Amino acid sequence: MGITKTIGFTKETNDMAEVLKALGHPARLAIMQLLMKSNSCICGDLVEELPLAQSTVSKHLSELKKAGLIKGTITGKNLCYCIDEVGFEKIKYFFQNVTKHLDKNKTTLFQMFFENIK
Amino acid sequence: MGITKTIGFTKETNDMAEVLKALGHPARLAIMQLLMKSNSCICGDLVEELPLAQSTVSKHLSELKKAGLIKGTITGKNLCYCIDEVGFEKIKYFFQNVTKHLDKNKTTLFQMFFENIK
DNA sequence: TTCCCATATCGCAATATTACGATAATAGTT
DNA sequence: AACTATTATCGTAATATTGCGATATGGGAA
Repeated sequence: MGITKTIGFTKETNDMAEVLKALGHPARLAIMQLLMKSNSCICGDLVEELPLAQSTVSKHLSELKKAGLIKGTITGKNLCYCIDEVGFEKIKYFFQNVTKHLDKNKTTLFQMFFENIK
Repeated sequence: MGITKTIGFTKETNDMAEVLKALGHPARLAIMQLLMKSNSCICGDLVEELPLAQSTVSKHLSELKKAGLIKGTITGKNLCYCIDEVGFEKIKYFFQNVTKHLDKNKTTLFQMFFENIK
């Protein structure tokens, strides 16, 4: 088949899966990391930083945009990309559940993890 | 092509992407949520909870195992699955970076997100 | 307008993913 | 040993994903 079943799962689960799937690719993750490193938006030099053709980078950017993880705005002559909060909103619920699970099970490794988060 | 390029990215990025990719499917996400909800390991009734054939569930379980997100142990006569910390260890770095980014940019939505985490 | 630059889209080929039924393998039970 | 229940694997068909080159598109600059 190749088609992902979505019926029988909650909307939250499906939405969340979509965001995580968007993050689940080295190039897209690298893009997110580059956007995080730079204070302001990155304007186009992403192609130079990544080991991929321009058309491929462009496609990955549009997928991140579709998932609500980044925003692209035109400022004068440059197109600028920066992180969008919408996508992260979606996975909030999942990580809340992770936390609950940890609280119940007191897994130290996990707690270390969240300590680092803050 | 269909093949994901990994050369040119750091090992951390590639590892992380693999874990996030494993989570980026409704069925696998639902499995993780079911495992989190139950205090102990879930023993086999996963197939009944999911709208998928037994063979499909089994494959998803093996992919989660491969990603280090779950562990399967044989206890007496039943095979029990529970959450493994290894996978989450891998995405720790990514979320640390998210935090740094937030600290710098003071995005309130994001901060709400991490408040909920604790 | 014409040229140039940056980005997006198209078309394609190769490969991966998803799902299912059928079958195997494994372990406990009778 | 034979039977049963549970989980894994195989074979498969359909579809999705990835990546690239080529081409289009849109906005400044000349």
